[in-house]
Formats: sequence, structure tokens, C-alpha cells
Amino acid sequence: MATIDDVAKAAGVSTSTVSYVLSGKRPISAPTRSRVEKAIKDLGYRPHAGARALASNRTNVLALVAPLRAAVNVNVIMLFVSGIAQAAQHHNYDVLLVTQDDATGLDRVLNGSMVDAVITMDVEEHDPRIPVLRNAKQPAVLIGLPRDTAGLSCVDLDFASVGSSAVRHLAELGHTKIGLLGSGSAAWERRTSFLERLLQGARTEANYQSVELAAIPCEASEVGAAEAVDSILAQQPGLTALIVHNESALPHAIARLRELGKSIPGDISVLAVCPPDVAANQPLPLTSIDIPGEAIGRAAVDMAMNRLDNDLPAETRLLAPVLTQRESTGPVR
Amino acid sequence: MATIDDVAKAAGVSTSTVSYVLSGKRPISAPTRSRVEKAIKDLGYRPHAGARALASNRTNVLALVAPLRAAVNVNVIMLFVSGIAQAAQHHNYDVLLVTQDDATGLDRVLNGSMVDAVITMDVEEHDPRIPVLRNAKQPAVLIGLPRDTAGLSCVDLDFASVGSSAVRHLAELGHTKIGLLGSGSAAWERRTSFLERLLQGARTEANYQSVELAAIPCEASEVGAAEAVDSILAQQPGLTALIVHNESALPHAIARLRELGKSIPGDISVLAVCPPDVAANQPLPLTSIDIPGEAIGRAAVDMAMNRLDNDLPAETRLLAPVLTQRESTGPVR
DNA sequence: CTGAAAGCGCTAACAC
DNA sequence: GTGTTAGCGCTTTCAG
Repeated sequence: MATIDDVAKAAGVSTSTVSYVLSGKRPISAPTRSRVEKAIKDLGYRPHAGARALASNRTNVLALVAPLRAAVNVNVIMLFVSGIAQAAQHHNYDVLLVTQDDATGLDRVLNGSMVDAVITMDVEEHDPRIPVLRNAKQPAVLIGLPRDTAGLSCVDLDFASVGSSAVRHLAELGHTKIGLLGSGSAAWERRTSFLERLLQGARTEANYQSVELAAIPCEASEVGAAEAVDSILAQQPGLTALIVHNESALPHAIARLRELGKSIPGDISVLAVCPPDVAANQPLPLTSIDIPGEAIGRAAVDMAMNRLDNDLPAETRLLAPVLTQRESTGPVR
Repeated sequence: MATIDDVAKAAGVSTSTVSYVLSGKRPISAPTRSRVEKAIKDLGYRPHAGARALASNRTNVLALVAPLRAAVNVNVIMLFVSGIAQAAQHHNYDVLLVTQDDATGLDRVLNGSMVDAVITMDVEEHDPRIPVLRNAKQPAVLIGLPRDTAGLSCVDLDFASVGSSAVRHLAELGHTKIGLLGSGSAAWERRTSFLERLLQGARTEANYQSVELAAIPCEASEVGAAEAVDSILAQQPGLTALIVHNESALPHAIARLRELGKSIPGDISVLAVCPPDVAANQPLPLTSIDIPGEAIGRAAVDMAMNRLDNDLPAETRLLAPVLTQRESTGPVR
């Protein structure tokens, strides 16, 4: 492997000149620059990442802490990851995947100076990783909202606003008995913050609009979805609208409604909270509030990068939801 | 951040002693070792990854080249990733995610000495990354089989064997007209190697067993699955068994069969090729041949690690398929 | 606009 | 069983 000294020699300049050509941190005359660039190309030179990190305290690597096991939803995870990967690439950053549940992986990566910043997904309420993140010299961005955000930057969809928009949309169509199918009971028991925010937003708006709202969990399986549909229909007789925040259960819930002879949106309006492509690609395109996975991923990277260059205080960014009307919601009969 | 010299000073030993305590590359007396370990703990010392990489030519990082966009199936991808992440952890390795389609990312990561080895998923036939992998000083392991495997280690499920086992299982149950629903047409057009191998294995066995076999692609959507079912039924009248190698279409294909009044396995036996949990968690547990995503991921890491320590020649490993009989296949009536 | 040279923190000979 | 020290390849003052 060619080193920077080889390049300098080949170009007839000093190593520092080569370094500055590469970094652009000081002006270089056109002829010098092109000689250096030619030498770089000729030798197929690539800077050694470790040496660079040692000398500059910058790795150009971003840690991504991702839950590979108890993922809320693989699809959504992939959207986040994809948004993060793209944005990182755009900033000339690589992504180091950290999947260990405990903090040891994070600790090594952070304190071993392997990365310049961290993005953490699916943080739990009393996550052992939070203190490690807080003490790190690198900026950290969480996707989601932990209980105590002090000193940590967070980005997430504004789920309270998701809840209220959903209820408002249906109330404006004249619906007065609305059901909500949420994520699996595991998420309810963990008291996941997005769920609480969604419910709070929906309930507040339901009160304001004077409509009835019933919310229950819903497992991701075919059977679970059918049970949830049956159960909410029993619990809320005369229900005419359903909000479903559960991508995996969505098709099964709809199938169950059909089985029960309910037409959509004739008998029951359905509003999905899910990634836009999922809603649009159902047999009946669904009115939906997007879960903008890629956008959140991008925002997380941008926040991290910002904090690297400047050093801003921590900030929480909640993305406003977007409701797209398609064919599954309509006026109550 | 404490350095190795700080630790040495605190423990009253030389830096090399600290280094050797850490690496275990030479014997250290018990008392010295414990003094060093105490100093490490007291100072919260973590070795600087860049410095270590520079001095030792080892990063303890593994590149994982993953397709985030045109993924065959997000679920299967996640299984691979999860197997790889676990195995890497086990070998004290971290994972660097490379998602760029072209070779620039790979090139930087490999020639910039950011990683000790690469694992590449979803390689295409004339992939621009293949030459980069072949020229790299680091060992490379591909998941899947490219056209020309010279100099590259590969690991994959033995799809030919999957095809023949599936047909044999059904033939032994007395079925003589068998259909096969494969992946979406995109994969057929790319002439993906796993598909060709699956078909070749299935056809050879069908010949041998003197049974009829018809194979068609199947899109992942609900509509696509229904069309594929209708089409294969039309194409192969009297068909009594169906092999489905398409996780996303699976539930929809089954639903369509039901709609058509076909009972499973009474009228039609269904054999799925998919991850074990998917098969087991359907409403009717499906007889299936596993796609052992995690095992393949682990095998890939093991092969890479082996090639780091020793330097073995390239090797292709095809994992034998496992057929698990559940409730969706039975004797022909 | 360009060069010289002092480290960055660690590993691995080479000494003893 | 332990210490000394020369690099690893790069960035960045400090000089000119």
C-alpha cells in the first residue's frame, strides 16, 4: 500500500502538501495540486484510516445502535437504517453497526474513539446505554424519546400530533365512535413512549371533538389481528372508524373486517399509521399518516453532524405528521 | 482519555507490559497483571482503535456489504445481518456497514485499511464490486454464488438440493403434478443464481421421479400472489402440490387457495421455502425447507475469520437444507 | 504558497 | 518476566 510519503515523493512535494491537497485546509497552486492528484491516482493511494484517526481525532465513522432482536418492526428499522446510511454517505461518513444489548459494545466503540458520533434506535426507558451516551465525548442522537432527555438530542415522529390528526380527520368526516388498534401488548407493557404519546394525542382530540375513542393492543399475527378487530367491535358497538398503528397486523385486520361483512370505507373507515408505500400498496389504497422512517434517519444524521462541527446544545426534534387521504376513509353514513 | 502510558505509570510498569497484559501475547506474573488491571479499571482506560490499527495492521472490524434498496426480502436480510453481528461479536469484531451500490465505498473501506475482512450479500452476476473484492488484501466472503467464484469464498444454502428435496418429499407422498411459485419476476430476469439452482434441482428430481413440474414467478403483493396461484392452476390442471419460495407472497397464496375452495393439505399440499419461524407461525403450520439466514451469516463470519488467522485458499460452502414436516403436506388423495 | 518535524497512542522487535 | 524504543501513516503547528 502506498503511503502519503510515497505520493509526496512521486509528486516532488512534501507530505504536508499532499495532506493539504487532500483536506483542502490551505490553498494549493493549481500545478502543484494537479501533480499531487496525478501521483495519487497513479499510485492508487488511499489514506490509512487508523493513522488519520490517530493524528486528527476524527474517524469519519458514525455508530448506529440498532436492535436486531426485539425490533418493533423490521421494515421500519430498515427504513431508519437506509435513511441513516444515505445521509451518512452524503456527509462522507461510514456507519459502524452496534447491536449488543448491553453497554459494553457502545462503551468500546465510543471510548475507543472508533466513531465521531452515535445514533441510537429503540431506546428503552431505563436503558443501560443512556448513561454511557451521556458521558461520551461524542455527540449522541436518539431516535425516539426516553423518559429523561437531559443532555441528549432526540428525533422522532410527533406521535401526539399523529393521534390528534387521526382523530380530527375522522371526526371531521362525522365519525363519533372510533377505535384504535395499536402495537403488540409487549410495547404496551414496556410503556413505550411513542405509544403513550399517540394515545394521549388521540384522547385529547377525542375529548375536544366529543367523540368516543377505544384503544387496544394488537398482536402482529393473523390470529392476533382478527382477535383485536373482534374485540374492539364488541367493546365499541356501532364503531364506524378504525385507526391502525401496526404495519404487520394491517392486512389481517382489514381481511377480518371483510370477513365480518364490513365494507371499507362504506361501513368502516380505516386510517393507517405506517410507511407511505405500505398504505399505498394495499389492495385498497389506505388513507394514512406516514411513518417517515427515512426522513427521521436523515434528520438524526444531520443533527449529529451539526453537533460535530459547531457544538450546539442538545435538541429534541419532533417531525410533524402528514396525513394522506386515499380510499379507505369517508364520511360516516 | 487515559492512554496506555498513563496506565503504565499508574501501575509502575512499562507500556509494553500493559500492552502484553491486554493482548496476552506474552506471560505476565500474577502480581504485575493485577496491578495493571487495577490501573486500567481505575483510569477507565480503553485502547485507541486508530492507534492500534496503525501499529498492528488489525482493526477488528468487519465490513458488511448489504443491499438496502433492492433487497430480495427485508426479513431474510435481517436474519443474515443478525447472524453476522452475533458471530462477529463472538470473535471480538465490530461490523462496518457498507451500503453503496458502486464500488467506491468498498474501495475506500478496504484500501483505507478500515477493516480486516469483508462479507458481501446479494452479489449480482457482473457486479462491479467483484474485482475490488478480488484485488483486496483482506479476505472476502460472499453470501450467494456469483458466476465466477475464482479466488472468492462463498457460502449459501444449497438451493439445488432444496429443489430436489422438495420435489422428492412431495413425490414420495404420491403427488405427480407439482407447481412451483418462485420469487418475483425481477429475480427471474436478473437470472439470480439461487433461482436457477433451485429450478435445476427441482427439475432434475422431477424427471427422476417421473412427476410433472411447472414453475412460474410470483410477485410479492396480494394481487400478484393470487394471479400466480390462478395461473399455475390453469397451467397445470389437476395439480395437487405447490412449492412456494416466496416468503412475502406465502400468506396471500394460501389465502387464494382457500378462496378457490382448495383445502390444505386435503386438495393441495403446500411446501414452503422460508425461514423456520415464518413457516411455523402461519395459521396452519407449514411443512417447510428452512432458509437458515442466521446460520449462513455465522458461517460467513467463521470463514472470514479462518482466513485471517491462517490463510486458506478460497472455498465454497453450500449448506444442506433441512425439511421440517408440519401440517401442510400430506398424501395425495 | 510550501516544507520540516513533532507528535497522535499503540505494538512488537530487541534487549536484559 | 519486564523494559526500551523504533516505527505505523497521518495531521498540523511552526517556519519560511
